[in-house]
Amino acid sequence: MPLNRDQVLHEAMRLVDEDGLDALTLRVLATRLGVQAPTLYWHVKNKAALLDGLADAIVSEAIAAVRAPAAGGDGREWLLGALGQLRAAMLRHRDGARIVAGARHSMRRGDFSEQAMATLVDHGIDLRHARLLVLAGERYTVGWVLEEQSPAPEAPDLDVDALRARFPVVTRAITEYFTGGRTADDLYRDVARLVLQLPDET
Amino acid sequence: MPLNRDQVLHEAMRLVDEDGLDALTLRVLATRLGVQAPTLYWHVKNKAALLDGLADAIVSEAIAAVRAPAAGGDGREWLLGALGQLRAAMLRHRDGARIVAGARHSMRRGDFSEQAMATLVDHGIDLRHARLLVLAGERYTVGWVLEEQSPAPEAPDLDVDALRARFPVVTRAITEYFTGGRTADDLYRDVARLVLQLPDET
DNA sequence: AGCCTCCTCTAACGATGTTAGATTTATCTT
DNA sequence: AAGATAAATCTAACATCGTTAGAGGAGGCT
Repeated sequence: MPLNRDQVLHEAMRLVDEDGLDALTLRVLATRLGVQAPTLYWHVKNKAALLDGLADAIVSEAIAAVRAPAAGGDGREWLLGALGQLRAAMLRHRDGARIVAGARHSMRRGDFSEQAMATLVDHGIDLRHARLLVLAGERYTVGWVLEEQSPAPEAPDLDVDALRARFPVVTRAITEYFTGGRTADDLYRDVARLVLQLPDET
Repeated sequence: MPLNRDQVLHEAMRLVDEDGLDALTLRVLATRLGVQAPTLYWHVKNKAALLDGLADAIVSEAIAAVRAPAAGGDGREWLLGALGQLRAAMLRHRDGARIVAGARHSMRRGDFSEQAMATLVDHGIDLRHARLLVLAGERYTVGWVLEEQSPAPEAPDLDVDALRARFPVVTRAITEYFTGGRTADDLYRDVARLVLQLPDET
């Protein structure tokens, strides 16, 4: 049974999940598939195309996880949930946001936008406002997870005191927020509610 | 007169502006400076450090361009302007958003956040809300320009009709928005106002 | 003169994406 | 069954990249 494009993508995703995006090399991917590197070019046009495939897979997970909108609810509440699923799908895979943000041609990403906008319009939100909401929510979410997944600055060259001195307001806000028992998930949701003009929960 | 770290960064920025981030190679950068590639390692620790330096330079441009907050105005109006300057600084340089988003250690970026939050707090916005606003505004802006600068999908493999069929609501919203005479700058500002909970201008 | 720091050089290593072209393996036709 | 055609994989190599090792020149200081 010869190799398959789906198997290539599946193994590429496994490799990324285990060792990160920078470890995704055509040679090691080929080795894990019991094959030589140039063989992959039969199943995939490019490395860029391979990455596009991974992005599509991640967004597809998000799309599959969004539930149908509640009958009477507000479309924006539904969008909040959908964006949460997008974030969850990216977080589920190592460097997921980098993959999605770097994809050049991702049809699935367009599908996500289309479904979101159609749902909002269906809930009575006018076309222009729906577009603004979806654009804001999507780009905010990708930008958020991009930083959320960026490796912690391994540099201990700057101690905490120096940071407190240089960024007093920011550090104070951070400690105050998290000492209230809130988590990173809460922070994402709070900002997302703000972006979507939903009432604050706290 | 020996080479200088500032000269290295300056020439690197020029190279990026002309030919894009992917063309920034230590070898061609060295050639443009009349020097051999390994020499650069005397002035810069890494290529990553070089990129961090470029990110710092871009954000510094934005910081230098933000005007002092108006006396009686709302802090959020000021933040809108500051974010606009951040976007302008990134747009001024080719792949500017990629550079800023990819920077691992950018102190200037922290400075921007600090100044923004301090200004908001100074205008009477409470600490937690200020943090949410700044986080939302920054990550939205970077995410926005990231897509704004991503090269137009050179693929003519999908014609316009296919796109209209697959994304009817999105395409309808796009054409409707821009036939009103609005520009891409307007779109950014409209969404930014929404993110910052400012009243719609239209 | 000798020494030391700053700065640049040559030479090379290992890794990566990618291409060219031969070669095997599977499928289909007659 | 035999031969032809397509599908899938192979070997070999290229160009380029970031990076390191280590030698050496230029200039000031003791």
